Amino acid sequence: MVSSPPVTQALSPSEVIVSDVVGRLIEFWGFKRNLGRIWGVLYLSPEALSAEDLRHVLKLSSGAVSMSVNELLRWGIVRRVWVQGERRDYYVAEVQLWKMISRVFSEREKTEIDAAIEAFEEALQALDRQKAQLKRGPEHTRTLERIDLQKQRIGQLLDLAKLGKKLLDALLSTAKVDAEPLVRFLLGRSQSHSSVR
Amino acid sequence: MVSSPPVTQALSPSEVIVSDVVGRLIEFWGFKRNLGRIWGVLYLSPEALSAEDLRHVLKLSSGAVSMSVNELLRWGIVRRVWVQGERRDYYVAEVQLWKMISRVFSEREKTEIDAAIEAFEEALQALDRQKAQLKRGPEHTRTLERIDLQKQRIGQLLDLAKLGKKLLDALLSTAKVDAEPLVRFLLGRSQSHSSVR
DNA sequence: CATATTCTTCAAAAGATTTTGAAACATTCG
DNA sequence: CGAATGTTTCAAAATCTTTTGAAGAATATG
Repeated sequence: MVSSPPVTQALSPSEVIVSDVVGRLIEFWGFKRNLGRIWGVLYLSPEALSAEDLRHVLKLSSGAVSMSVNELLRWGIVRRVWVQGERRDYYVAEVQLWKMISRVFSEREKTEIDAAIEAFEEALQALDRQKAQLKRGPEHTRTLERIDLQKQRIGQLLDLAKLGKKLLDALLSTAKVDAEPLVRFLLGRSQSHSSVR
Repeated sequence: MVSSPPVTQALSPSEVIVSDVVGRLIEFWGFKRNLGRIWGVLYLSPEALSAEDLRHVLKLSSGAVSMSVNELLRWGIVRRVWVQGERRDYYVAEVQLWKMISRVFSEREKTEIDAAIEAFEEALQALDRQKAQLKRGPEHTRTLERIDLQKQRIGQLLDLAKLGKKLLDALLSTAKVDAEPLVRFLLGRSQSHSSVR
């Protein structure tokens, strides 16, 4: 059997815009640009697309497509689908934006923030140890002051990190149940094109 | 006059931890790591430090210090101070964390999000034009369906972006007046080391 | 089982970003 | 002014990231 021709021609203007913007946005959020571009193309496609389609449409190498798609799969941002009697794999974008975002947030940002919190706590402990050592000998006013200032400042960082964590948790648990509450709370009513789910 | 010796010895364990963590965090947020490290060292220092101090403490070249410090100044995250009778410039960290963050957010994330919103709106318009063109000739059910799907999906992206913008605005206006309200709303009460301002 | 097709891997190439350090510039002091 | 000290700039070097493409693994087909 001859390999089936790519489903896709070229991108329409809107498709180019969207995939590029999503590419940039996602790059801003610390992912590779092509992950965003691929997701964008899939998101706007009525049909599932094959790796080869993506390769043509976005002018990427086979390796790049394979690796990118797998990364997207790992993040649960794209799904693999089977197409009746086709040999190759096809892919579709996860379209539930909110679900997508919360998944990424809970893996990435949460990890990062937890690490920071731990580190700050460790730093505070280190300072306490230093302080304890110092007590035995006198005449260290200077150093003592320094230590106290640092404890205070690191304390602030710690508080901030905890605040971030709480905020994130609030967002995430919101996401789990249903997007609406917080959304509604923040938006007031604005004309929406369709509810964000 | 002989150049005054660097104020600083080596970093204490806590200082290393903090400057490294802040370095990583800030890198995660899309800045250069050294910006975070410099800020971290300044933040924990009771005295203002000179460029040379930073150079020694963090093992950076003079050029790197100069450029980094200037970038931090541009972001309003570090301030230059004059020290009585000293020739060189000295620097201190902005210690009002919340102020700092909101400044960065309102310049960076806001720009990015506004650009995305514009782009999505443009994409929607492009689709409308396409649709209008199509109307004149019949027999385009397929294409029409495609366009409508895309309008719907881009609409969701747009809504999401707008939601993000609102959230950001809420955070920022919160920041301007006083950190507490939204913070309190989200946090319930938690034990704090010192209020985050 | 031999072949055809698709997917994955990975070393090397390309590309992007960051850092260095020496030269140019600026400022202060005597 | 001229020397001394400090700062900025910027091309080149070093480093880090991403992409490529060919080789190999995996899987389906006849």
